[in-house]
Amino acid sequence: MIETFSGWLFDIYPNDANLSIWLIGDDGKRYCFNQDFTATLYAAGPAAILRGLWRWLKEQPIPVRLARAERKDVFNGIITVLAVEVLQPIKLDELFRAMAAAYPDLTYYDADISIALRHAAKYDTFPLARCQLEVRGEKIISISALDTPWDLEPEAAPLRIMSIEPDCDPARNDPKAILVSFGRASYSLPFEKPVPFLIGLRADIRRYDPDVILTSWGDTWLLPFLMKLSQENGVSLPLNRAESQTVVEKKERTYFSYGQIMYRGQQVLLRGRWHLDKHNAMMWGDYGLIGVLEMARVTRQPAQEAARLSPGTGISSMQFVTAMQKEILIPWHKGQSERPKTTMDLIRSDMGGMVYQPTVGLHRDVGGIDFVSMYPGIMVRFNISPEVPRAGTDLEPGLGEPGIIPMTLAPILNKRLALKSALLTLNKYDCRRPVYQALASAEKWLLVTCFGYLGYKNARFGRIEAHEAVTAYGREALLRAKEAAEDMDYEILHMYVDGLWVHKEGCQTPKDFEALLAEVTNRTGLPISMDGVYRWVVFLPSRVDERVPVANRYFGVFQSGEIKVRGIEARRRDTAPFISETQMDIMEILAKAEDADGLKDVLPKAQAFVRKQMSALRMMKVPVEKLLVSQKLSRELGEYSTPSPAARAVRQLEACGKVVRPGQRVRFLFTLGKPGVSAWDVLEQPDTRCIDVARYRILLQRAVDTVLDPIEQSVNGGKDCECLYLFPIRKAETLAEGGSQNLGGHNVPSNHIHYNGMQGGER
DNA sequence: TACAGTCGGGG
DNA sequence: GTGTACGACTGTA
Repeated sequence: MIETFSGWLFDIYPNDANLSIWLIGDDGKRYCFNQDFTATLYAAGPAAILRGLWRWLKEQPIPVRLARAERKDVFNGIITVLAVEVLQPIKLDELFRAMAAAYPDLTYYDADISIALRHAAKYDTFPLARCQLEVRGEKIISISALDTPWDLEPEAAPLRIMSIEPDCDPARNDPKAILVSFGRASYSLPFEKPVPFLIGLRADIRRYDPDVILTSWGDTWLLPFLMKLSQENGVSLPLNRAESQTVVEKKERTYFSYGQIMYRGQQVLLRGRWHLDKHNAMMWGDYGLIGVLEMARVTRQPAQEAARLSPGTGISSMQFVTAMQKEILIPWHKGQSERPKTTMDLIRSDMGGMVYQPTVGLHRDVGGIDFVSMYPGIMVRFNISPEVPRAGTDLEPGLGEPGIIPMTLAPILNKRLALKSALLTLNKYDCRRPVYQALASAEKWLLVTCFGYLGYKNARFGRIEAHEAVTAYGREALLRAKEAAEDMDYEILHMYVDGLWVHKEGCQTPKDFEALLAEVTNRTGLPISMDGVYRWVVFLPSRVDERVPVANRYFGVFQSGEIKVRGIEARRRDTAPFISETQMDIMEILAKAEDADGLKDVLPKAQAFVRKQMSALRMMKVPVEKLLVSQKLSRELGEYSTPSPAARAVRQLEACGKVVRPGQRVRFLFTLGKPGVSAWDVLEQPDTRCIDVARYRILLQRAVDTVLDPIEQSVNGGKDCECLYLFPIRKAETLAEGGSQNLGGHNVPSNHIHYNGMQGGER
């Protein structure tokens, strides 16, 4: 007998025979079905070796179906491959490892793609997709998704969330109890007596049966602790909803990404439930649970993974799904190797000549305008993808069908644009506003990463020519925007990669820049938007040599009163909160001025506030946590030639048995005497008398000066800016020769919002 | 003063 | 998802 179910797809993982599929039914019940599923990988190489592999596979205990097939390789076109269909998905990794070891010279494809992504590619499913299932017994006969990741307001799944956290930070203290809350219940469970504690917790998990276990430090401390306690006392805990499955523990890792060292703590993954650790989720801080769910939907990564996605994984996952659906092979090791570069490196070096030196000082009547997702927009608009042949010049679209990259990006871009325009129509207090903002931020993050991957040697779908085509058009677009602005009598104050700051006397509302935006879009074919109109903005000079402007240190206030800050102390994560908060508060006071002329009236207030903060510091009336500095450990302790303050703090931690891995942050105070720092995570009661107040005063003064010096000079000088200098600042020449083969007459059709008519979710 | 270590940026 | 840019700035010797 066949039954039909509908609901939200919750979890997919391989079991011993096939796949386990969890569904949150429309009737509120949680179902676990299974589904037959096979996973195919491909091998290419000399026919003789492939025949050897064929015979070898036939002798293996893992059942496979073998076939010859024709598939498209991104770099070599259509090739003949041996398709190896593994009938038990759980055996895929084991078989592939053995195969690659026995036949190391073959080229392998689709070998290391997770089962979840394969399922997504085959059935167009994703976490929390609305699904319809036909089921016989417990076996799924058919499954189809009823919605797509691109809907702005998906029907929310009725997730049951249980929050569990220790009563203190386990890095600093020994927790004595856990705080549990779910539904309306909220209480503390001491674990002094483990057996009653475990029995109580078990009863609650069984009773409430949460879908999501939301923890603080659950990956690094709480769940490992609970599992150990459970084992030692012989009291089982149903952390997994599928109690026969084992909890998956992933080890910590330190790795490089985007030129930075990164650390990912160990992870504890559940089956049939999700474990989400607030303190170990990369996306968590910025976007919250909504962001995690959005990441899961669009990247099609299981929610527990999506919460901890590292840069590149999300966009790579999406590319893989597109490639599988288009039957394009996914290389196991990327075929080409290029000189290593990273995203911003490429933006910087390729755009090197492009960045204007800003005109230092205070400016009024300034419009800040940005291309919207410039590089992704270019990739979609000009069909730039590793497998798509380029036309004659970089400024023409690639030839033929849309490639993997544009196909992957177009729906994200369209969704982001749709969210942005929806946001414009929502009033200030609409409850959808924060949701849409979280979604737009999540999409933005994916888009930002994608461009870097095109020029990144280890990306499977990277290709340097494609990357160069993108930057070439980026330069061209910025140049055209500059020309449009100058033709319309705006003064260019600054340009940076994909944004411009333009000034014209009396231009004080977005309307005053509308014609310019339209003209730029018209000339470039790329959507451009108003970041905002500034009441005033200050571009800062270099601290080392104040005659030199720096591209990326500025602050200002929009007409709305909103403050925009880049590059200065308040933006840095190694600035003590007391310092950044004071700097921001000063700007809040300055933002009370209606316009630049009003600054002279608020300046005394700002100065009085500074005196107040200085005296608070002198008297140590500042909460000690506000003086904490947090820095990332960049290497192993032994590798420091002159140990940084952070390294010296870590030395103290190690002395009491605590380990800090490269990529992890360490918190410390500046203290008197040697070694000048005091690690926060070893302190019981910090002694405020030891704090190096003088040092904090210097830091504070510095941050104050960054903001107030230019304002004071401008107010005292009466004029706007150039008064700082004895001679005029030379604006750097834009565009090094050769950067653009100027295709003067080349006409770009205008396309404001939609990209090549490609809509998300339509196939 | 020279050199070593850390950060932002993208949005 | 797995390899390290660049320039600005700060801290240390």
